[in-house]
Order: sequence, then structure tokens, then C-alpha cells
Amino acid sequence: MMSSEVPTYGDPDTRQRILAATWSLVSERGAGFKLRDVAQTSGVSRQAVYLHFGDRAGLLVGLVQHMDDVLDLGASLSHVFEAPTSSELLQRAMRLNTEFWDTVAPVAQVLEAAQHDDQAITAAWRDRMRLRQQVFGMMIQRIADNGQLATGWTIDRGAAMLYAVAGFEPWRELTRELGWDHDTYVEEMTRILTRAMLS
Amino acid sequence: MMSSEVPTYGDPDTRQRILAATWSLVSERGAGFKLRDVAQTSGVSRQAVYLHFGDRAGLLVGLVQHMDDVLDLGASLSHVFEAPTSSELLQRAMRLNTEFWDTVAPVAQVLEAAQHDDQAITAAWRDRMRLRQQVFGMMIQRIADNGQLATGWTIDRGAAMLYAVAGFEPWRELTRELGWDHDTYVEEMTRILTRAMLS
DNA sequence: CGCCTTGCTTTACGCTGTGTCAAGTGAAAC
DNA sequence: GTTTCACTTGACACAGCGTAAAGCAAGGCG
Repeated sequence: MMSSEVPTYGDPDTRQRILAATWSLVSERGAGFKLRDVAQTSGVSRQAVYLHFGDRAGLLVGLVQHMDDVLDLGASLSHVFEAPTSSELLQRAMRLNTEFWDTVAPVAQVLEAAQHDDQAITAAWRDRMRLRQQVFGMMIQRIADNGQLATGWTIDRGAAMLYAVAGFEPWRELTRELGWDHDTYVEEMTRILTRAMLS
Repeated sequence: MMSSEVPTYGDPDTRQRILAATWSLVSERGAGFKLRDVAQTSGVSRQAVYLHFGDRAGLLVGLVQHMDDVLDLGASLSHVFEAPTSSELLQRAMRLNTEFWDTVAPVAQVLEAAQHDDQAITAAWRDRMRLRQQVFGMMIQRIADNGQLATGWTIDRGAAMLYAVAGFEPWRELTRELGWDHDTYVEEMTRILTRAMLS
């Protein structure tokens, strides 16, 4: 599960500082963030950014990696999967989900935006999303193993649906636009999923 | 329900041609479309585009309007609301939904992307989304009137959830990334919604 | 000790795309 | 016959990205 060993240029510390600054600026200004500002905020010359990441797209790809490292979802996920019941599993998943999107939201927005534009960014982002699919797939599998998957669902389709419904946009609309707080999100998402998918 | 009477510059035909070209180019190239290409494709000078729409953002706002006019959702919606049963109502809604996103997808992608960037675009897009919220709200109301809203749901929260789940990103992930066809989308969305929200 | 490598900085420049400006044209309207 | 409208043409300023080249400080190494 290590980051694939792509040799990176320069001092890891500097790289970290640039990425931290990028994250911060993306959070503030969204897709409109400027490389000049990234450099300035991280206390480095503009060219250093290019030396480390090649170009704008490379920087964003680096950011995705960096978030993986910082977030360290492994631990949180194992707690989710320790849930004693299927219903509790879904609830814990939705709790983690809302916290995940809450910290990742601004970056997710920018990366989704860059989809049609840049190949490398698309690949990096879709890579993470595929991981999410797998995780949700494991949950549905667990539910099926418990003999609690509602009739009508196949594992694949149930997993796909769970993945889709737990995605970024629904979360953003419910919490940001409609004002739901985390608890409400967890409660209602758990409700819809429990009713729809558990027998 | 008429488009608010904002006086527009120039010949409506030319305006139409520019918008049609924009739609086409956005569909092909996404957010990376160039105003020079819009001008060329619509057989008009680059400046004409600025005379008609002011700037890039204005053009996109115009495009949203234009799609409203072309799509004319009123008719399709009345068919949805003529559904004899609650379950049929949801199914027809999901059928219309998948067709809607299918034609609007590329533009939706670009407009979502421009959220954090431009105020005017954000406003225009959110305006449409608010309309969707209202329509889905009416559906839940209808279901409640039929006495079929599952216990646990309030009208507001049910409407919000329906709106969120029927949004663009879930549709895109299920159909584009996971390869579901329209029928599968309609079938499974109807399944989850029926199980979750109907008594 | 001199020498090289590493990880940067500084300055400069080219390129693309947006948005603006000013003058001009052709056709219809009065 | 003049005015107005809708547009064209050509030029320009500007921002932001990406690149190139030279320099410089610190540490390793013979």
C-alpha cells in the first residue's frame, strides 16, 4: 500500500511545504489558485515548484498523493469494518464519509473540474474513486455474508449504488446547499440505505 | 415562467448560432473550449461574441438559458406527474432524469467546474438546481398525499434526499464510469427509491 | 584544499487566451 | 441622405503558464 516509488526531485521537506501551501490555497480560492501564490506561500521561488512538480497538473497529482498520506484512511476504515451489525456498518461508513468529504471537499471540487482538461489529473482522481468503489464493494459483500442484503440487489449493483449515493455531489448538495449538518447527513443517509438495501 | 426580460444585444439569430456553437464546443472539448473557436464555428467574428455576451461567463450564462429554451422540460414533466401510482411516478421521474443528464452532461460538467470561479455562472446554475429541488419536492408531496411516504421521512428531508440522489454525479458515475445503460439506471434508481421512501 | 553535485534563486523571455478599443463597412430605417 | 444597427477588422494590454540560462550556497569527496 506504499506510494509507488516514483523518484521525486529535491528536498522532501520543501516538497511537503509546497504541497501544504497548495492544499491551503486550493481550499481558499478553488481552481483559480495561482502557482505564483503557491510559491510565495510556501516560501520558495516559482521555479522551485516547476522543478518539483513539472507543471500545474503535476502539482495537483502530487496533492492527491499527499492527501492520501495525511489522511491515512486505513485506520478509520478498520473501525468501520469492526461494526457488529450491517446497519451499524452503514452508519459508521456514512459517518466516515461525511468527515472525509468535509476535509477533502475543496480539492475534490477542483479535481472534478479538471477532469475534461488534463489526463494525468483525471487518472489520479479516478484512481482514488476506484479505491472507494472497492471499499463500498467490501461493505456490500459483508452485508451479503450476513445474509442481510435485501432481495432484488446483486452485489455489484448494490455496491455501485452505494458508491454513487455516497459520492461527493450528494454530500455537497445536502450539507453545503441545503444546510444539513453531519449528524443529519449520517442519519438520513443511513435511513435511505438501511431501508433500501437491508432485509 | 418566461425568461426574465433582459434586453439582449443584436440579432437573435446570430445569438442563437453563437449559443449553438458554444453548446457543441463545450460538448466536445469541455471547459477547455476557446472563444475564438466559438466565433469561428458560428461564422462570426470573435468580437461579436463579446458584443452579445460580454465575456466568457456571460456566454455560459446565456447557454444555460438557451438549454432551458431548447429542452422545454414542461411537457416532459407533466407526463411524469400524470403517473397513476407513486411507484410509477418515481420511475417516470428517473426515466426523464437519465435522459436529461444525458443531453446536459457535458455542460453540467463545465458549469459545476466554474462554481468556485465565477459568481454569475454559479448563480445561473444554482438557479436551475433550485428548480430541480422544487420539482422533486412536488413529487414527494404527491407521494405523501397518496399516503405512501414511508414512516421516518419528513417531506423536506425526503425531497432533499431524492434531489441529491438524482443529481448529476451519481448519474455520471453509474452510467459513464460503471457502464450502466439508461434502463439499468432507471431500474436500480427506482428500486432504491421505492424501497427507501414508499410504504 | 579544490572540485563537483544538489537544490535551489534570479532574471528573462515566449506563448496562449481573455478582454478592450477604435475605426470602418454594409444594409436597412426614417 | 443621413442615421442607426449589427457586425468586422486589426491592434493592443495583460495575466498566467511554462522554459531557459546563469548564479550561488552548502555539503560530500577525492
